[in-house]
Amino acid sequence: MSEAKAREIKARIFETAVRLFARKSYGLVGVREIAKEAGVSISMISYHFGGKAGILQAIIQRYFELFNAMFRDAVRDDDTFDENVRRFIAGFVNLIRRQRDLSMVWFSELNNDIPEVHELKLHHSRAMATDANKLLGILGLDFNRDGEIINILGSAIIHMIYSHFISAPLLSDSPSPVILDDAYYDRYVDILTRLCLNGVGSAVADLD
Amino acid sequence: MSEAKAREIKARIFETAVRLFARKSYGLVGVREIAKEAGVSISMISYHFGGKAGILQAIIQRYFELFNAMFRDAVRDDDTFDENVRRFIAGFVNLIRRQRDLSMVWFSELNNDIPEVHELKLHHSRAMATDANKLLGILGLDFNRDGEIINILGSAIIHMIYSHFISAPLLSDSPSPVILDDAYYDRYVDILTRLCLNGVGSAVADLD
Amino acid sequence: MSEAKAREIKARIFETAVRLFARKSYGLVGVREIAKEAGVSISMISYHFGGKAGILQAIIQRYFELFNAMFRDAVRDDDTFDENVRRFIAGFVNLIRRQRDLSMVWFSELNNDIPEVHELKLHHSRAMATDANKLLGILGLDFNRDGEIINILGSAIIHMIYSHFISAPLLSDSPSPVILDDAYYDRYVDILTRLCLNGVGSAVADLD
Amino acid sequence: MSEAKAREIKARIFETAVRLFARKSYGLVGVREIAKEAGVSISMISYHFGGKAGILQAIIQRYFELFNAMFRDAVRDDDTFDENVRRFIAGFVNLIRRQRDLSMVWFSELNNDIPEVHELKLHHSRAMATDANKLLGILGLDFNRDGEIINILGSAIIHMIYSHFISAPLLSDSPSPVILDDAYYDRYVDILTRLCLNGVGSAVADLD
DNA sequence: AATGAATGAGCATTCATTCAT
DNA sequence: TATGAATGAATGCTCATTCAT
Repeated sequence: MSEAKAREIKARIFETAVRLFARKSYGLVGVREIAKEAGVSISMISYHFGGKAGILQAIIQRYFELFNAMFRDAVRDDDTFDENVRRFIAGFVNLIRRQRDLSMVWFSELNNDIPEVHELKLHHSRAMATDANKLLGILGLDFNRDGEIINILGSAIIHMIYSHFISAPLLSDSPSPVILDDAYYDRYVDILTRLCLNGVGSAVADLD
Repeated sequence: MSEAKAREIKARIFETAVRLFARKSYGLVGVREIAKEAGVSISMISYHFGGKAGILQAIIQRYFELFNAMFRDAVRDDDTFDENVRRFIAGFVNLIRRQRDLSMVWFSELNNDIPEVHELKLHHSRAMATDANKLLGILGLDFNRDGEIINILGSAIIHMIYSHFISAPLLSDSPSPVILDDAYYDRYVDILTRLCLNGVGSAVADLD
Repeated sequence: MSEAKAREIKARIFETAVRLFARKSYGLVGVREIAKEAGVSISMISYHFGGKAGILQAIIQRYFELFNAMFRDAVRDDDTFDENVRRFIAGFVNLIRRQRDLSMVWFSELNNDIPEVHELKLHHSRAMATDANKLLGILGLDFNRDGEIINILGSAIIHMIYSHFISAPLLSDSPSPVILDDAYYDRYVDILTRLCLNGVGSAVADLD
Repeated sequence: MSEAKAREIKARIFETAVRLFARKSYGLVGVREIAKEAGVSISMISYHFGGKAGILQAIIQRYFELFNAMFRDAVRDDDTFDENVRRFIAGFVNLIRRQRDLSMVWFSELNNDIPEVHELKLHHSRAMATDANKLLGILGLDFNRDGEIINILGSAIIHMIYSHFISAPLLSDSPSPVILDDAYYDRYVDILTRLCLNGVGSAVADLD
């Protein structure tokens, strides 16, 4: 029965680390801080994750799993490209909303070169490129022939989706703060989908 | 004459820090490493920048200046929206290519909450939003009325442009590496411009 | 069992710091020096005392306890003022002899304004003033009425007692060094007691 | 004419150092702090005093001169012991009042073992002992015969006089703060003189 | 499974001083 | 005479990890 407690300790470390890494970046968070906030003893980190880097690996692994599950749900061979794009954007936005800190950690660490997670990031990135391949394949593109444009568009769309979640905290103390409810994210998905499919002119069409 | 040497030392610290922060993130780079790589003595960092955080502030400040200059050059009131978008994307891509590490540091630190640079980031972000306001204003948008959509589209376009520079290092050791020459970036600008203006379908139109 | 070792390490840090602070003052002693002389690793200082200032706080706290115990032993309500003064001086001299470095650290830091120990010093000083109040109360003084004279005399007597321990090291390499044995301190207590009770003339009465 | 400016800079460094050493102790004050507060450039300290220790030497030297002058004024061969004691105490109290920080620095550094000023302190202490010799000699004591008692009483009286100046800052935020005007110090001199000459009973005689 | 003590390398910063100008 | 740049050692403290219990 002590096994359940062990699992809970591991989970608490994981969640606390996700939260702190998301807010302060991997390099600026110490194991002491994680252990303290999680209410566990410091040695538990080495015990359960083999060290600080092990937590980051577990985080990226977890994000990988969630992204894949989302993608499998969203993209269907037997549907139109437009519908797939809409469902992908909606699914991705939903994933980031549900697992915001986890998603932000993954995104942040994209830029950093932490040796311990480099391989993992490569593996994940290639898998996501393959996914994008599949999505754009519906449009009639072929990775072998159009790899460049697929890479460009794939990355561009993913970053476009992320953009709000990075900018929002910076604009939160603006004079007219936006209310980030379900309705907002419905509009967000809608605007991005239009932008993807028909360009900026279409994205602002509502306003006319 | 010794003043010139001082300036050179300060510049060498700045450039080395930019390079290291870009590759390993602010939190994972120590002042020792910066000083060693720059070939100066450690105390020079506190002397010239007031501490490690001072370098980061100087970096963000510098990026701010370069971005503003680029924007002033690219966006003109007396031109069409389409041309302005194309010149903005081209100018931004060019800025990131010329000052890649500097740009990546700014982008990376967007996500982190380093107290010492928080105010600076806020100031910069608001100024960039104001810029985007101007750009989209040409399209007939008004920030007071359409602030939400301007924020969304502004962020989305900036992140879209950045996307390649974040993904490229991850895809560089792929089986068929892309040659990142001027021609590539011309195509990159072209694809993103089409995506912005007319959507994904237009972006891939060449292929047909 | 490892707990005993921990306690010993903590004690060794404490004692070494007391010795070094007494000889060189708090500000001129570094944690490295303490750790080295105590034969422990530097980090143990922060671990056990929370930092260099924590040692000083512990030192003052300890002195506080010893002084209070001495005072309770020496001063009795049911005895004459003269006897109480003699026992107080004897007890104080004895305390300083037994815990010389500890006593000197406390005395030295009286003059310095180290923020971390300011509150502690205030607390201690007030408590000692209260003690003096009690002692002089036997003489028929009342603090509310005679606070000023009690403060003056209380301080004067304490500093008088300390005076030898501050001057001695300076006179130790004089041509005719004094032998500081029990007999010497008996005479010391006697002289000071006479000085207190009957003035300088009485203090030198033996010589006639 | 620039010589006058140089002298002023040197004086400003001296005075600032005296003030800071008195409040925070020699070891906790840095040359940067002194230079900054004095409004001069750091290198001026090495230039004018040969280093931080040089300031302390100059301070002790200065105190030495003032103490000697005071003693020569106060103690007269052709007067009674009682009058000499009274004038010595009054003169000493007056010296400390006028040069409080200077006096406190000298007193504080009595306890510390700073190699650079050790010789100076020894020299000064012996000279003060010789002075006390002269004072107590009026009472019929002879240093060769009664050296021990002279040392004890000399130190005791000096520390007694200092006692108020050390305790006062600690008691300053008491519920009933004392007003430290000329009248107070007249009473202070009076009480100490009585204590010296006739003991504690005499010191409180006024109250009856 | 879990802890708290312990390590030693590393952190950013400040130290007093020197030196060319 | 006076300055500001520069040094390298030393400052107090925290780092991630290990280990005996």
